[in-house]
Amino acid sequence: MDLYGELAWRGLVSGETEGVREALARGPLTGYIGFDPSAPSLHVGSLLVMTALAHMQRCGHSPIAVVGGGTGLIGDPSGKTAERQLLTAEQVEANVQGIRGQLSRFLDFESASAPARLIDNAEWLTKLGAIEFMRDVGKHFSVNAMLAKDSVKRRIESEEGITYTEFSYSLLQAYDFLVLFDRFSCTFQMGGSDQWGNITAGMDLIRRVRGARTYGLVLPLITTASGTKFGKTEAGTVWLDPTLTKPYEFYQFWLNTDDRDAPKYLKFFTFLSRDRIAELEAASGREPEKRIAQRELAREVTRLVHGDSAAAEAEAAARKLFSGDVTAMSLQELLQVFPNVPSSTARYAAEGWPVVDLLASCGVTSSKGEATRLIRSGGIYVNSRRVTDEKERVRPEQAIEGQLFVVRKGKKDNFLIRIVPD
RNA sequence: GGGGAGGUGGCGGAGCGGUCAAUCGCAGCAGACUGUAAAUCUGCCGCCCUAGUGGCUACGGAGGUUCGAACCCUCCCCUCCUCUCCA
Repeated sequence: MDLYGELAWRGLVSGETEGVREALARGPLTGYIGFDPSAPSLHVGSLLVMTALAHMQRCGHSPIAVVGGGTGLIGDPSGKTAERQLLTAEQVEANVQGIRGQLSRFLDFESASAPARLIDNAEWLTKLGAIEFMRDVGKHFSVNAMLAKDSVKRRIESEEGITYTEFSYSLLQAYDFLVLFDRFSCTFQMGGSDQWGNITAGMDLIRRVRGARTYGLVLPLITTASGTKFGKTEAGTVWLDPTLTKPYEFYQFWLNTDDRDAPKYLKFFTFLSRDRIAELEAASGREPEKRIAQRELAREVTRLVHGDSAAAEAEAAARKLFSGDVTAMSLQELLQVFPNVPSSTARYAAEGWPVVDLLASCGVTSSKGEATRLIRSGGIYVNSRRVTDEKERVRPEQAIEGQLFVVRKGKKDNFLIRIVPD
């Protein structure tokens, strides 16, 4: 299938420049997407853009993932000392490495026909001098035109205004596109819908200095049916890095998707076929309580990001922990699940631990006060038994096979606490 | 640089000498109902404890006035608006 058609039925086309469809149909081309390395890991929000890159490659085009090691350095100009900038450069470098690993699951860097590439724009941006930049890039931009861009116009009309740095940021990204055009004949750029202005700026630059036509396509902003931010849980951002967000938590995030969002997310984040998704949607409509679409979504996305075995383990862990009575499970079963689930340890104490202390010190709650509150409102379970008295003690003999507690907070957050010798 | 406005809990935004750990809205958490969904309703939503007309830390920072300050004074830091003229 051609890329445009693929993206279109999935609802991934939020905006496109003229001729994109035809250009993509005409034959393989090289396209790129930029990633911001400001965090040590990408998060589920970045997934949409990652799948877009993967679709590109699947449809025979060569994808380039550009990590913004250069643009990232000027992205946040507020109050940075020279020293911090150096640190930031190192961090960015580390982040780039992490991101490469995450992207590699989605891209094939070894493909003979359409190999993927990962490049850091610091490679050329940090070498670009101000004078050179102004002469070679700046002179091709009309401030009048820049001011007319929605993103800029909105900021200029707003209370906060816009700084010179931010105003000129799009020129740097435009320059990226030019560099990629020169080096790899890259003629296509995708990005989130917020990237529209930056993408067209690059296209304009290439047209002016090389006389070539290029194309852009932007993806929609992900929304949730209930109007909350996509990609956040109680614990914060849902990261792709398994040490930051355990595969089990990752799986749970997707499993808890709103019914109304599930079909949309299946199209966005999985590579399942149109028929398969329609089937899942229909099944969900018939028996929503079975959460068929959510289960498939969670399984697929966890597989894509963490691999088959991690996904299977996460799924198994979820099934076990939500099966009802965890005390019916053997220690061995629970220990299998252990590395996947948020967990902690408690030093053995013959006399036990006050529940509130245990909850706070193991990180189930952020303070004793919160633990007390949760118990009072009936939201804490130890080994499937609701704790009703905040003064209660949890005793080691209550542990499963003397070693493990399964603490549940609310309806869906499980923690494992293992007793270790004093 | 001159002039103006302002910095309060995750965010927005009240408060303008005591009854303020701070109205309210959003977000968040829990409970009920369910399907580990949504909506709705209820409760909670700085930290500590012996859980109370308890202790501690907080309203940009540092001092000061006062029996008492988020609220008044001084200095400092930061943010935003504005600066041809007229209105």
